Amino acid sequence: MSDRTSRRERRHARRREEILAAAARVFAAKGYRDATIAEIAAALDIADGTLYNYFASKRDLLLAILDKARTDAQVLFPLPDAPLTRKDLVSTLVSAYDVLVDHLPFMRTLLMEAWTDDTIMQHYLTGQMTYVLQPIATYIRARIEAGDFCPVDPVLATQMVWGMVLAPIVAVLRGTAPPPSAEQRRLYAETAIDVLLDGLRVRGEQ
Amino acid sequence: MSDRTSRRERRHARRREEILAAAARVFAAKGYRDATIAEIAAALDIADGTLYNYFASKRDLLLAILDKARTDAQVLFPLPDAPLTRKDLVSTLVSAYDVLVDHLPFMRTLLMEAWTDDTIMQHYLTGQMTYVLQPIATYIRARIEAGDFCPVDPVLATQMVWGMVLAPIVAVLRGTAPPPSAEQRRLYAETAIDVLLDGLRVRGEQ
Amino acid sequence: MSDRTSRRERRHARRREEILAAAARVFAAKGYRDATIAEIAAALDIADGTLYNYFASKRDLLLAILDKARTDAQVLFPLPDAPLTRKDLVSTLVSAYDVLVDHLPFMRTLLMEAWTDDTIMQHYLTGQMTYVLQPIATYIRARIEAGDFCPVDPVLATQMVWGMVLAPIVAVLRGTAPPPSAEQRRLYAETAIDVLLDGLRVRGEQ
Amino acid sequence: MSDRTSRRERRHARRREEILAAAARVFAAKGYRDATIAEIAAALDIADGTLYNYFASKRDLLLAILDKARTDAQVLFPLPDAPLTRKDLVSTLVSAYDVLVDHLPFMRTLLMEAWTDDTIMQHYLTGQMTYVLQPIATYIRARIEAGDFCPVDPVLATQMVWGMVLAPIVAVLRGTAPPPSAEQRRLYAETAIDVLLDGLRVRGEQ
DNA sequence: TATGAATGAGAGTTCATTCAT
DNA sequence: AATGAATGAACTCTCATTCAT
Repeated sequence: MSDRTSRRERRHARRREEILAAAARVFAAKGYRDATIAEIAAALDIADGTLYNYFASKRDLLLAILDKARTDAQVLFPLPDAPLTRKDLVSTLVSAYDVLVDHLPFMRTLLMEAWTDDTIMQHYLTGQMTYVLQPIATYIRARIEAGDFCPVDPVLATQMVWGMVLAPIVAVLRGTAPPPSAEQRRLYAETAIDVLLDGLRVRGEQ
Repeated sequence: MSDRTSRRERRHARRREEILAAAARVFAAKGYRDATIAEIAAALDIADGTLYNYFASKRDLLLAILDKARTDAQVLFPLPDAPLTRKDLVSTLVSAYDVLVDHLPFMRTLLMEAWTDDTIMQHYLTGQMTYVLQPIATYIRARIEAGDFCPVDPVLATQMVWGMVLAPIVAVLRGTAPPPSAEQRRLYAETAIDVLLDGLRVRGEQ
Repeated sequence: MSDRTSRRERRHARRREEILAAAARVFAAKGYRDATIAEIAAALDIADGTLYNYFASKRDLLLAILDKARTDAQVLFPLPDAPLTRKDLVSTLVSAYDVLVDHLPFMRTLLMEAWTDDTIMQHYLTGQMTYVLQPIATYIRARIEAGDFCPVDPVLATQMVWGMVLAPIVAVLRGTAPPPSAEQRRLYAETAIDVLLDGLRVRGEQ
Repeated sequence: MSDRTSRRERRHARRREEILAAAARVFAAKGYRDATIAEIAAALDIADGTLYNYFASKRDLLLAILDKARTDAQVLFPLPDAPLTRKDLVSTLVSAYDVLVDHLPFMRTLLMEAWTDDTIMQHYLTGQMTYVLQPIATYIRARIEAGDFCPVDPVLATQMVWGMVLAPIVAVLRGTAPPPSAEQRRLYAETAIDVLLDGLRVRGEQ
């Protein structure tokens, strides 16, 4: 009996995931407000009402998506301890790319809703970004104190790293460009770190 | 008579601008879809129907806002000819900041809608960004050819500049942080350019 | 002063007529409900509000049109005394055609509104039709009693005359055909009467 | 399962018909423009929104009614081949009466909208009328050529038949008189044909 | 008197949500 | 559990009417 029950539970959980994935795709494509329950149900080839056996409301569906976005990100991120080498920095960024790209509809939905809803921003996004950015900020601060780096505002510098990292995949996040290959992701990460460290100008006795 | 007419016209134009500004604020705060005509009208303390004496539809209101965002941007941007000095680059970015900050609700609305609607992106935003980014891209390409810059992909580098520039004012564009002062804007611009050129690492006997 | 006053009154009355005529045209073309005050005002090149200096409401405008339709009809109809000759019958019908065609927009508006609104039908139309049809009915009844006519229901026969008369100008009343010439009107009237009297079948020793 | 589906389908179709019938009644009584969705829904004792599960728009509802009017007419009309006897002519007209009376709200709606909208006239009505009138026109033309009939314009004569046929039931079509009994319909048809053939005047020395 | 901007009731329509089957 | 018809609140938009200028 517990067998039967747990099979049912697994089935239920699996269905929930399918619905979540489909909803994330629709939300990502049209935005939460413009997406309709009917559309999501149609994408799954189920009835509108069936959705409500898995989620209490449209808003609930959104929150589940945001939650999944956050959780998946947490699971995948390595948490490097400072101090970081260039290699560490690059691999942190590559991981961030991987997470973003592997859960694209979820991440797109999250970004979109966080843009206008500050509660969502605080609750679902800020923490995650801190995850990635904190080590970098710590690293920058340490190097400045050590005299290796110019005395810029470390918060500002960190924001700019974040900007450099996201810029090349904005089109991807918007859904108008295909996800970058593993090589491209590495290239983006390395370029961002290299620019951060040494800029574009050729070093030397010039 | 023409006096009366032109006074009326001026009054009409003024009213239109007021409505546009209020609508931009509401759209910026909630997003086009979540904003209601009733809300915009309430913000102006006029009847819902009055809006329709100035704009044919809610969509029309949006398009007028996007158009104003584009037009204002065009008017304000200097068009520097390459080659650029560091000073030119910085002042280009400062101008971009000025435009963004001075027309915040319009720019927020534009960014938001462009995110999900590619037609809007192409029509209203891509051109403007090109305006700012083209000179930078040209500059980078020229310096690479001259051997002054490392041989990075100039498109990628330009995207990253854009990312560095926008990153510090994302909270401002979202409406959760106050606009930066003139000094801050200059600091952001200089930091972005300095990082771009030389990175954070201290030169010399490193 | 009375001169000035009466000139103003004449001016006012003239304006009223112009508005009535324009409104009748618009009502005839689109129907009362689909026609808008703005449209009528535009046709006259005056402001919407100006209309309300002449008519209290849109409904009032309609009633004035209906009234004019009725009054004009009354003025123009000859009121023949029975018994009628064939010639009398024909000229009665020709007169009816003349009235309908000469006040086409007014008559179209009347017919249209009377179709759905029985109050209007009773008040503005039934009386007029009786005007034309009564003599014919009386005539038919008299001839039946005299043994000249077959013993049909005189009311039914009268209705059929009315049908025969209107049928050829339905397209005109709908506004999709040009008004018939004087010759055509006479032809219609004569044909109707001839059919009524003798039918189409050739007389003789058949 | 197909059982369940087809039951649902039948239920859906039945509901559609109910809505159509109710809408036709309301449209017939007030006219398309003056009728409201709320009114139709109230007549059915359903919510406004429910209507939209069956018809995409108010206009759609109208078009479905017009279509049904046309289709029903087509199904019921006999298609007599010329040459026609008096009996054929009469039974054609009786059929026409039957169709009109049996689908009164639909026919009323059709007539009303066709009056102002020529597209509807052409698309939904002209064809049907041709159905009834064509044989009569053909018949008249043939008899004229054979010398049996006076040389009138056959088109005009046909229009007049149509007028004679409709005249007695105009009040019915308007909804202000009850539908005629079968005997009355036959009487109307016979009277119309008799008048057409021989007129009212008693024949010579018969 | 003429104007046309302002008004707001009322229309058609959408869609998240419920619930009988 | 799955269904999808029913619901009705909420939204956009229209337009007859008013009124300050």
